[in-house]
Amino acid sequence: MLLRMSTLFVRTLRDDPADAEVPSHRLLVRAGYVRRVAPGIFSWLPLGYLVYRNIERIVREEMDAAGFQEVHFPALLPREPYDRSNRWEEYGDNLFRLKDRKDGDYLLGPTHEEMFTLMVKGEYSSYKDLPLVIYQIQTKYRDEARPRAGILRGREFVMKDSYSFDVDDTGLERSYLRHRDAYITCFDRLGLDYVIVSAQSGAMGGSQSEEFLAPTEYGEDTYVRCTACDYAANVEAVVSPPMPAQDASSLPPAVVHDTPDTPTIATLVDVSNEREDIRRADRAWTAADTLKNVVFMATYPDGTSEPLAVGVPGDREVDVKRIEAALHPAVLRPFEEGDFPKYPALVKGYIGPGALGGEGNIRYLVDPRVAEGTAWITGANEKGRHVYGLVRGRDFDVDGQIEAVEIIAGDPCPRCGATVEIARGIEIGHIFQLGRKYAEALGLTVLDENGKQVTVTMGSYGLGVSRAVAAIAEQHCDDKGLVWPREVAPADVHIVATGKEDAPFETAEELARSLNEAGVRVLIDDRRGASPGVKFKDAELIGIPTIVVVGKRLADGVVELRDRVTGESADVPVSEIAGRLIDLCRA
RNA sequence: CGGGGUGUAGCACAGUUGGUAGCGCGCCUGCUUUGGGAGCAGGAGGCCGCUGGUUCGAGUCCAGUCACCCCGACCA
Repeated sequence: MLLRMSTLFVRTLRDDPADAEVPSHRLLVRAGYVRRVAPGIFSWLPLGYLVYRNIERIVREEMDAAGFQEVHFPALLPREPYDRSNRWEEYGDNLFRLKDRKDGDYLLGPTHEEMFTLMVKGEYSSYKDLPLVIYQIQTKYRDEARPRAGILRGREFVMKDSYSFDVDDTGLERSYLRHRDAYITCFDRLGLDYVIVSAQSGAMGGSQSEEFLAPTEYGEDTYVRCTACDYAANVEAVVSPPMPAQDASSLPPAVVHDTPDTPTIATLVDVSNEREDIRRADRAWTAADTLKNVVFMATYPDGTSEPLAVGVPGDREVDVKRIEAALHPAVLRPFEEGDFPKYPALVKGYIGPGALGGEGNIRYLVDPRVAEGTAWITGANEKGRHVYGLVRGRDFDVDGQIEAVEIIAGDPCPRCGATVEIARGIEIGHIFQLGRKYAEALGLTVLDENGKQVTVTMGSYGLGVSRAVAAIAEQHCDDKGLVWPREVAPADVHIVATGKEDAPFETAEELARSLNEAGVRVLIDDRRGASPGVKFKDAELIGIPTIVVVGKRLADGVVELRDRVTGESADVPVSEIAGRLIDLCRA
């Protein structure tokens, strides 16, 4: 491959685009790799498409090497299969829906579980045919409420999605691990730094699920990692270490105080410390002494709903996503003003355990931090009144424990007890054991060795191909521009010819030709009019890993070999440069 | 969906009390220049997001509307 800057369809930008915030987006636009067409929808220019195709090729090679077989579905799909899995409804506004001329409903596939399931159903009917893994590399469509960060989160994107089909759980486990290994090989080859975190499988159902996250401050997934051991998990999946029950036998009895105008934790703490009759002798009250009770309306899949109260220490925030993960498939919404009249026991701002838990009352769950035997300041269920020293187990009971607080840096690691930190990452892969949800909905069964119909169990494995372009860019860039790992780079070598004489251009051309013949991918900057500064800046922005400058040093018989990653440069005799580069690119 | 912001040339931006639309980069022509985004001269390029209003006159003021960006909610 031999590209020429003189004719390459690219225009680099000197200024940062105003609408690009994250580095990958900014640089991919500036270096002329992609252009925005509509929110979350991008076009690929030649340089960008070269990188995209390299990544796609690597992914395909690794999937094939793992023994998975490639198929291809349409992106434009009929409604019917999605009705059967109920996802025509479940997917909500995120689904791109359209009508054909006969007013039939169609959609642009956001993911293809249904289609894969039906394809296997159409072909196979015996346990002898399994296990099977098939995959595709396909454009997906999701009408995201807010696309962002360039191609990191678009409404149109390319994903490699595979699906495994097994007769039993052992087989599913095996297929899952095959994918896990294949993803590890694949992401290593792509030059991505990543962590594998355990994750909730969310609305997809299923049990085991892990995400591959590429750590970067601009990632949109928050995860937790231990500062001591190698524990890492999605925040939804973090479990708090068990809190031992406290001995409450020596604690004073609970007292109710009038605490007017203290509807928030902050005002409650302030008032408690100001008042002579409430103030503590040994230390000041803090938010951590208070028990905050937050009420939600939980709706279950059968359509019924009920209020649900969650208790957390007052110095902590509740994390609705973690609660939902624990209550799946129920969904929560905050209690609204209009809900209060229906539950007169609940006094807004002064809700306490007295009105919660137990028979006939509102279901009451507490975070593990509200341990058995601990004492709290909390609402007395009357406007302007709080109760002090209310002890769990002595003065109130709960209906259960739930992971409810927002995990913050410094919380204990569930594995080793050291502290965790919060980090951000880009979800580049997600593998999970789906189970039988789709097979059941769509009737995918096979005959087992006893001639009995058994429902097939499935796994689903996604890898963002277009997103990987941005994730790699995010992890491989500096203040000058992009710095691609060799295998995904648009070329191996960027030859820059400078000067007004013909000699450097002729030498550069000759070098480009011989490299090209040797299978080295070359981009040559053969522009006669452009000044050396422009060419150097462009080379650094475009980010091909090796840069060769053929210029004024040619008079001494040498060219300059620059490493884009380290920034180091070395003079190399013209006679040796081709050999050096060929070795470098084959290494 | 809530909060904030922005719409003026391909890109990045300025535009005062309302008075014929500007700068830089990029692009075209010529000359000079050639190791870190060159210089000079001459050019091309605009539905000032859209609609309505006020006014002799609107990029500018008023009302409405649309779009886009950022933060949050949401996100198999």
